[in-house]
Amino acid sequence: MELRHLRYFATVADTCHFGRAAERLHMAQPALSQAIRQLEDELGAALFTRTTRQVRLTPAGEFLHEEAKRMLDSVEESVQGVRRIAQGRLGLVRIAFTGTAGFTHLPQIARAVKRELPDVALEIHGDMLTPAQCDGLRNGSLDLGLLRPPAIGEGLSVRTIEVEPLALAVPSDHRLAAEPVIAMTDLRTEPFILYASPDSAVNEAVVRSCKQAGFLPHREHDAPGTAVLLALIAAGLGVALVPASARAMPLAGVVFREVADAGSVELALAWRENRESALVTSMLDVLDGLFTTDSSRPVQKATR
Amino acid sequence: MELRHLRYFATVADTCHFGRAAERLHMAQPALSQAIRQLEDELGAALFTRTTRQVRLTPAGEFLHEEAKRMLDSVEESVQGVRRIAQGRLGLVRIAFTGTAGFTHLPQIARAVKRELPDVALEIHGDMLTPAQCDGLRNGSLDLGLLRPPAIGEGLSVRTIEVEPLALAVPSDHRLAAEPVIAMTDLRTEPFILYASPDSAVNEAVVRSCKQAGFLPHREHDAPGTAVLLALIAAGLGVALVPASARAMPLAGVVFREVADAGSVELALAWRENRESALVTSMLDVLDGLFTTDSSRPVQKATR
DNA sequence: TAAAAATACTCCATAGGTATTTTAT
DNA sequence: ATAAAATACCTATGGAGTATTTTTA
Repeated sequence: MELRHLRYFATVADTCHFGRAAERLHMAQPALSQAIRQLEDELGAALFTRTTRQVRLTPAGEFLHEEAKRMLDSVEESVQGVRRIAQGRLGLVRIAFTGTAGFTHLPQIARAVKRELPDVALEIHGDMLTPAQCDGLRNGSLDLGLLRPPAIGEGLSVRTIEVEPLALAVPSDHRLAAEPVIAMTDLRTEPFILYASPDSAVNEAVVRSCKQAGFLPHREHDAPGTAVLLALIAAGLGVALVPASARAMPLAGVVFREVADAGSVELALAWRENRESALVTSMLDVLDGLFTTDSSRPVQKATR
Repeated sequence: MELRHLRYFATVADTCHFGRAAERLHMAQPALSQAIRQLEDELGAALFTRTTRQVRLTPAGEFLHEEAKRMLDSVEESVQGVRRIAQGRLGLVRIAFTGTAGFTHLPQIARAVKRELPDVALEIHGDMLTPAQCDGLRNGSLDLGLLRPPAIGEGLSVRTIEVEPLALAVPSDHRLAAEPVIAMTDLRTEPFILYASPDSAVNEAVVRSCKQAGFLPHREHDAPGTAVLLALIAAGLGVALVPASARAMPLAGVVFREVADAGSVELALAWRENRESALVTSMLDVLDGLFTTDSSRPVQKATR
């Protein structure tokens, strides 16, 4: 038995008329009669009682009619499913975010994906540092990462989606909070709070900025993440240069200020470079529409 | 797409090896490769990532693998269903019983059907008089009836399954209750209780028996059914000749006695005579095993 | 280099077409 | 008498076979 038989049978059962059914199937009536006969032979069951004037379903035919409709629908659904999976419009994406990106970019991304790829589910892995994301991508437990280059390693593709300036975070009663313009040299004597992770891209950018201004930051405290870091600042234990997106995480007692000559850190998408998955590709398409990657517009666009 | 494609695909997906799969399908490897390629083309989706050393399912392939297994199972189930319906081993039989047959025969029949045709459901229509059953059979609302011939009419097939002698039902304090042997003539002066229905086969048999004994019964009361009839006897309002199966319905104050020269009534199966349904046929087979129809053994066999 | 999938080609089985017959109303 | 399904017969597509090539681990 083939689907052909079920398609033919369903049509004859719908019309109860071999001639009409054949027409609907764009075929000749004898071929249809033969196919139905063949099906009946294989099943060992009469499906129709036919006279030249009347075709009626037998009980077995009635049953098969229901089943055939169900099965043909099911086939059609499966085909659609396969197509959508192959086009990357159906499936699960395991996506990771660094601490700060989780606050600013995750909502945008989640919203855009829900709108443009409604059948793609996101499995969010929040607050993952860059090295952990790289590991996850490489061992296949992650599909996409929002991380801070350049310490990526082999086997991963990277696309920078944003260059964020470093902003100064100080206690609200700090002397610099009142200054109209702040330069890196103003920070020469300040106690710095840095990230605890060994090869933090932010730390590197901070140290690089300080060096360019002619000093090394006084590393007063380490924080395991941005939340703790800001809390330490609110407590008056020091200042920090953080990615501008940290502003999305307001905390009483902390003020953010621009620093004219501070450096910047990149935020990038990363994924396995081999065996490009259609899901990741379509995700990248959507995210490309969300973030402008050319250097002329380093800040994110508003959602369309 | 044809079921062939799904069968082939499922086998390749199971083995992840075209050569092995082809072997399992009793076909050559190139034909299999071609069929899978054809499926992929039609779906517009890669189902496998293949190198000469390794065949692996893509996400779309993984999805289709599940779906294909489900669908092929479903096809197999439907085929079995069709076969069993065509063999009369699956379905619903609407079966009717006359008042007394409901008590004695329904349990046996239900038990036998449950044992021999476990997937046949019975829709019981109890306490239906013969004419009502004939109507139901003719208009298609019944499939099988247990009724009392001969008033059947055209278009129905009948098979007598039992000839029941008429038994005498008398109040337990009645003079005949103590007699060792009873003959029809003993009833000449008794007040009779008969069935109310106009052409009751039992009434006819009773009247015939009385006539043969040389008298007409004194029709004292009419009862709409056996239960009421026995109640009237218990109340001392008269006597009655009832089918022996009424003994299955014992009632305090009523005694059943054999009458040597009383007549008998038939109990028969009836069904539509055209368009013999497989279900009815298989039911008749089962019931034939339950009741002996040849005249040498007019009483029912014990269940095997 | 060896195992396995893809390609090239060939063939025949059969799906489906046309012409005609049968049948029931 | 006629509509409609069945039958008879034919054709050609394409499914499956054999032989060979390509590929990568």
